[in-house]
Amino acid sequence: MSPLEVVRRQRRKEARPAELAAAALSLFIEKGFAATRLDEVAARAGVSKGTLYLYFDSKDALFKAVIEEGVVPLFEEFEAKLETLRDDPERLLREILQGWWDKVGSTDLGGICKLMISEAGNFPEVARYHHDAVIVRWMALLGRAYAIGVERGVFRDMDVETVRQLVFFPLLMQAVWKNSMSCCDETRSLPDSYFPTYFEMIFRGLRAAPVQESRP
Amino acid sequence: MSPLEVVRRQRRKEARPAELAAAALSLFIEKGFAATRLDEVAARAGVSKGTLYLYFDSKDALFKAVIEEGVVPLFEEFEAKLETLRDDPERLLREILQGWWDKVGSTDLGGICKLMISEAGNFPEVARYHHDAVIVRWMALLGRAYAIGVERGVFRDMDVETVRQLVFFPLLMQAVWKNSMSCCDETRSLPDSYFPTYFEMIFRGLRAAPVQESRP
DNA sequence: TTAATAACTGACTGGTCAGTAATTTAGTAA
DNA sequence: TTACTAAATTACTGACCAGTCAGTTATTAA
Repeated sequence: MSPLEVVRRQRRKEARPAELAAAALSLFIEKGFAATRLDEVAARAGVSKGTLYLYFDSKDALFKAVIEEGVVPLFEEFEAKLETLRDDPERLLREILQGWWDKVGSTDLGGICKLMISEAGNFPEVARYHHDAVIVRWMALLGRAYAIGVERGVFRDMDVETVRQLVFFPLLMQAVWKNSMSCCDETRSLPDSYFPTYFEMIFRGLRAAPVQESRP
Repeated sequence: MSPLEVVRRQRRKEARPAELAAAALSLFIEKGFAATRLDEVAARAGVSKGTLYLYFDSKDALFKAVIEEGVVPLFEEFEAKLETLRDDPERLLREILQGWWDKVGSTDLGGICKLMISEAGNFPEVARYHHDAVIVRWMALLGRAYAIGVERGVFRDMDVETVRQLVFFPLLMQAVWKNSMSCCDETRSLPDSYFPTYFEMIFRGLRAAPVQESRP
């Protein structure tokens, strides 16, 4: 009838898995794993449920794929900074944290954090994989950036575990919040002053010497 | 047969609702709302599913009850502090934050945070209720404690919204983490140095004057 | 054009679980 | 003891949905 009708039954073998994974990710975040219907995932990806099963063995396999693909090797980039910015620990930490927000926290990948927190109990093995492959690695990176600062006498020497949590959790929580409470909290976009204030707070807490009030 | 068998079919009308709500809360946190079976909730509370329906109209009603009862009026206590500690803003903030951890974050109530984050998308009206009745109120309290410090010249003047997030999110995330990633992160108990380090970091960031290096 | 293949579809099935109703038993008062 | 009431249980039903499969259509090779 309608000549402008969307083309049905395209054959696009290559694109399907990524499209299905993206659809699944967004629905898992919105509704949770258990409450997400595979018919819905398929519909959002523009295919039928049967097609979904051509690419993924089961609902669990789909979940696993969504998490594991989202892990992307962003780490190389971050870890490279460790080498190039060894001489300026404060800038190193700032760029790592800002980088995480720009590349993960503020993007779709940020939703994976919320998803993993929600579903860890139901997928212990996926949670463990994600924990070892992402969380531990990321926290180690933060810890090393901080340790470099301590070595150089730029940062005070405190409990590493505690420090990296205090530094990172505000950003992480921000990402989680964004993907769950958006219905309540209107227009969850950060004010321009957010990062300046954030870094000012963090670094005042970390710096070994009190801020110079430049009195010559 | 077994003479020591647990007594079946006790009549304990008064205790049932609280026991069922507690069982439901723990299961909702572990498995999520959708993945939790009412038979299981009933079993954990030591009754049958039919009994559950004597006290709660539906699964949704059970969820709502769990959230709303958990809201408890802890606020009176916290808000009272605002009056009694007006003269020492730093101590005021410290006691409010420590109080939240002792009374909420480290207890079962902390699980409600994780639960609400996970299920907000599926229960917008409950999420809104919780947002207005708990989150907004709590954040306002924190904001006022900070504002008092600014008025007195003890704290630097920054964006209130940003500051209260930076101050509170580490604790909140800690509570959420505890209730989801416990399977991976072994023995999630905070080191003794956690709160001293936390407060030291926070207050260095907030204080208007640099730390006195006591040079007479 | 036609035949062969591979991507895709959607109706169907079997198991699961929220919610119900008939029945049993505990507690109580006469 | 007995009769009564209400708490609790058990067996059931109907909707829903993960996963399957027989059939359909797009694409390519001959």
